Amino acid sequence: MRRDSRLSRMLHVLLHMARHDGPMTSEAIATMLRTNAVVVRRTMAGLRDAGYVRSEKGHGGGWLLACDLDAVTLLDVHRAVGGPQLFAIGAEADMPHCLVEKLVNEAVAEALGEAEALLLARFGAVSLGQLARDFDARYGCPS
Amino acid sequence: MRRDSRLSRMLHVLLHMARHDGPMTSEAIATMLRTNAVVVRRTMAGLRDAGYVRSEKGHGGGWLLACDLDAVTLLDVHRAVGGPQLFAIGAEADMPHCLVEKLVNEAVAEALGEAEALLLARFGAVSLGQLARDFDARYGCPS
DNA sequence: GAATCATGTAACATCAAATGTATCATGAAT
DNA sequence: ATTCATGATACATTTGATGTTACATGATTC
Repeated sequence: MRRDSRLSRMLHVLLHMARHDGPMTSEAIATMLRTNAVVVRRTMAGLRDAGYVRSEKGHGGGWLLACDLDAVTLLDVHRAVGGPQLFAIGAEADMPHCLVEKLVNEAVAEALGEAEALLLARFGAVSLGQLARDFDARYGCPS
Repeated sequence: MRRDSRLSRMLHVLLHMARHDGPMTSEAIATMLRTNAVVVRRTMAGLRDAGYVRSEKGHGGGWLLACDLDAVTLLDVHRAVGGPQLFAIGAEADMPHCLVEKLVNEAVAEALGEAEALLLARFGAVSLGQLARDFDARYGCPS
């Protein structure tokens, strides 16, 4: 499986939108992400459905922030892009015919579950607003 | 990407081998794992290189345990099968042209890093021997 | 020593999911 | 009416695990 970079990409876009006046076109965003405008629309559709951005057609159209950055966490964005599988490892299926397999799968799943809980908690503890402020603190804000 | 099940599969095999006298052929193991003998040889090659099992050719050949179950952890097995990528998500590459991208990637990587550390610690804290004893405790041992 | 059994290895096919691309429809601004 | 931008569909590409075929090698049995 290829590594899913939708979360990182969308965070990147959202922070740029926060520092940008007016709408950004899918083309402009695609250039930023070094990808394609269709990929951008496809991925941002999730953010739009979640109400974090909105899109406008026609002249002067594009994407606009539609949320309070402090109210949206990395976890929210993760879910908005589809909440994909976090782990690249794991048991095949959980219908083991064999008790040994069952026990092993459960042991692995338990460790994965703890790591997942920690990861989602970390994602849930960071808001876009905090990231934006981190950026300003580290690289200087124009004010 | 497809989910990597080598760790679970190898744990399954190793516990069976512990409860089994004499060598097990790749064919027998493949049947157990509902896969192919070549896949078994390919995957178990890592365990053999790590010294956890050995293989013998010819009549009466097959795979044999070659370790103390209490001395091998899930982490050891994970590494023996190649220590594959744990996460299915993450940033594209870490050569960001853009400072926003850099900050975002670092924020995501930090959370992933903590989850990875926890996961590897959990894997390192469980030995095959403990799994085997868990099995006996839960499903009854023949003694 | 010939047949058989089992592993070792190489080469290629399959699969799944993200990503990339082409195309056309739709709606808004000029 | 034209242009610009999104919306949506269909298909191609990529990547790595997994599946499969084929053949070589070594060990055992007869």
